[in-house]
Amino acid sequence: MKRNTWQREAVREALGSNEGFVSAQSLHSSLRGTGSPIGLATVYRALADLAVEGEADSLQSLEGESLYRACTPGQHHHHLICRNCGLTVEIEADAVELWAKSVAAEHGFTQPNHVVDVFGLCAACSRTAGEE
Amino acid sequence: MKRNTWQREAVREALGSNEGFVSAQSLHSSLRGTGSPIGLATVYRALADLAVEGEADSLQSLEGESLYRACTPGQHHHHLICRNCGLTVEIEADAVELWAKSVAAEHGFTQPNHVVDVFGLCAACSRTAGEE
DNA sequence: GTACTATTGATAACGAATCTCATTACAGTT
DNA sequence: AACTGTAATGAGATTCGTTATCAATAGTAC
Repeated sequence: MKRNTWQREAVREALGSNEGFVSAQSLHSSLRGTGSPIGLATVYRALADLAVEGEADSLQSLEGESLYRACTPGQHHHHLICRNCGLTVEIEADAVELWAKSVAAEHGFTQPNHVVDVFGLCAACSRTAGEE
Repeated sequence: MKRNTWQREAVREALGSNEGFVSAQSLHSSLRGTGSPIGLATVYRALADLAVEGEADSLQSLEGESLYRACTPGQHHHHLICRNCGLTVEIEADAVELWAKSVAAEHGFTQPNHVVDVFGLCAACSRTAGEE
């Protein structure tokens, strides 16, 4: 049976209070920073669980680590992510969904999945970058 | 100045003789298997170089490792990849390019990049999977 | 051939993620 | 409220992909 622990709740809250994607490591250290004695392994486990349950999205950063973010559950969506500050916007893309399906079918592929993410500089970071 | 070594050439060839994406590690061991004394670090370096020069595509496997594949250079494209056997088809997707750009612009994002890959089971693997 | 230096490669170092296992504490039962 | 079974925790060890180190090697220009 699944149990409710303050640790899981702490991870859920920490995730929710964050605008962008965060790594398990940084989430752990920020929790530690607030005085919580939560363990690193527990953070990893909680994040993996949340991802499975659909309460969190995950993606691979360009450096290879997994990043997580609270998401609106039950709905397939993609992300527009600021390379600089991590700000993330959820985007829907029915057109892309259909495209992925048809491309797969065209080549005889079945059970299509897809990874679609857009990276860029958000308005604020674009402004900052332009000034230097 | 950049030099031509047999090591780089060996990596380029090994990449080209492969249909799907391969990891640096497996490329290294297959080269070693053919009697080449090439070092692991060199394989990593050569692959990184090829990726920068546009002669190779790279993506992150779900297990976190980087995979590489020879590609038709100078042209932006995406991939349709078999989850099971690694067979890869290069696909063009002008519609998706435009979509990514417009979505980014809509939210004030500049310098948009995107990651678009479709995973599935290729025709052959679909058949096999259906039989068991 | 000589000199310069980019490249190599064995190995150490690094870092993210997972595993181990004794301990803890949640959640039903009595 | 005490009891009990077991899911969950966490410190530390471990794994594994990748990168850094640095002395030795070997392209390339002259």
